Amino acid sequence: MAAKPYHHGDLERALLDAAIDVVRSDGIAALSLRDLTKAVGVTPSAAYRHFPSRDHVIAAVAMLSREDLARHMLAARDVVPARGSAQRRSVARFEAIGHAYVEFAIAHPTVFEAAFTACPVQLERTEDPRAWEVLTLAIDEMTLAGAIPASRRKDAPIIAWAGVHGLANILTGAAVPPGMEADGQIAAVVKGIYRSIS
Amino acid sequence: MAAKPYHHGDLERALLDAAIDVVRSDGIAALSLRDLTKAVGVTPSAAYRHFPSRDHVIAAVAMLSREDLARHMLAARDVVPARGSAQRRSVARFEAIGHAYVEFAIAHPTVFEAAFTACPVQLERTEDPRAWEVLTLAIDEMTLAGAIPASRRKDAPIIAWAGVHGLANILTGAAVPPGMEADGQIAAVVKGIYRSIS
DNA sequence: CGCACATGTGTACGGTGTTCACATTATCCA
DNA sequence: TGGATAATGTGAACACCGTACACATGTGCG
Repeated sequence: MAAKPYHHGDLERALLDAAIDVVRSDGIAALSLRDLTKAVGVTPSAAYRHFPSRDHVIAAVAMLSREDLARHMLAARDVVPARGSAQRRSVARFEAIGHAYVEFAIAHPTVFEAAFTACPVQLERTEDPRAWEVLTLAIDEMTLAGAIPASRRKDAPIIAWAGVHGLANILTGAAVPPGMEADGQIAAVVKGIYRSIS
Repeated sequence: MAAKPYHHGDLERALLDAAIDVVRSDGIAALSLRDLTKAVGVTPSAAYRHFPSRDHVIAAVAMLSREDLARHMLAARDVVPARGSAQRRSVARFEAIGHAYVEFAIAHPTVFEAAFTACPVQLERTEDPRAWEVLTLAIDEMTLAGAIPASRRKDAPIIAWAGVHGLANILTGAAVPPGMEADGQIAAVVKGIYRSIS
């Protein structure tokens, strides 16, 4: 019943939640340990009981953001209707994933930026959904369904990822090309990717 | 003859040169106004006579880095031999540009990062070589030479840029896909781009 | 109960961007 | 030519940041 117990309970989780809030509203660059700890109601030094440095909390929110993106891709894939041939359906699922990738970046640019920020510190991999695996899985589906030739299967993942990742970066970044709206470009790139691997 | 004249002469240029050095060796995140001014032999406040804020010098080196990239692309394009049909040559020039884009990013990752860093401040456009225009120019060449159908000309630039830009980001970033070496991936993506627009 | 351990506090240090009054030099006009 | 005026650099100060370290406080286990 003490309004402020000395021990917080789950400071690590609370700090990460606060960090995600900051990223959502002001971007990863605005993330400050002092702000985070103040928002949680704790002293700056307290954070160091859970993260060795600011870079480690950045790396943690980057990983959470990548999981967020991967979940969006999976959700978009699983929502495509089951009608049509297995071949057409595998392509529709693949294209849904590509659209979701870019649309996530447009809808949440700061989160997307945080997801692929160059983090000076590396976290050990966890077993979470990753964009790369979602993409390769969809490509395997297409290969099995006969939508793309087996000979292209090897290079397809990097081609696909480069396309959607590049478009997402371009559309959310400072260097937007002149005179085009996003929707048409997403469709153009996703269709282009499929054409180049089929 | 005074060893240290009160006025520097061209502080703006000197600061930008120092900034580029820092970016080359330690990346854009390590750029500090105090370091820059110290390297040039001047007081921190002096920088504010030439740049309104640190963000503006970051924006300036970003623009210089983009010009650097564009120059590399042009150089690679202009070095492809003139033999063969105009059609084959236009494709070779296009592919040389794509390779140069990604190879520049690999050779100078910190400069590439700086080039497309999300700068909180926007500079008015100058008339310098830009990657986007180099790419579209090469695509126009291919269209005229009959290497790609005119119907694909409209979507080709965004497809091409997304592909090389995405691959460059992936290969220089933290999220490298497992078990592949860069060279093969560059060739795969550039070939894939050409297939998707031809 | 008592002791070890985990967790949060307080204070301090060096570094940062930025501001502002002031000193110095260059430029241009009467 | 000389003196006002604008351009440029200085110095000290402010608020903020990440981080370290000694210390206080609570938790859980023998």
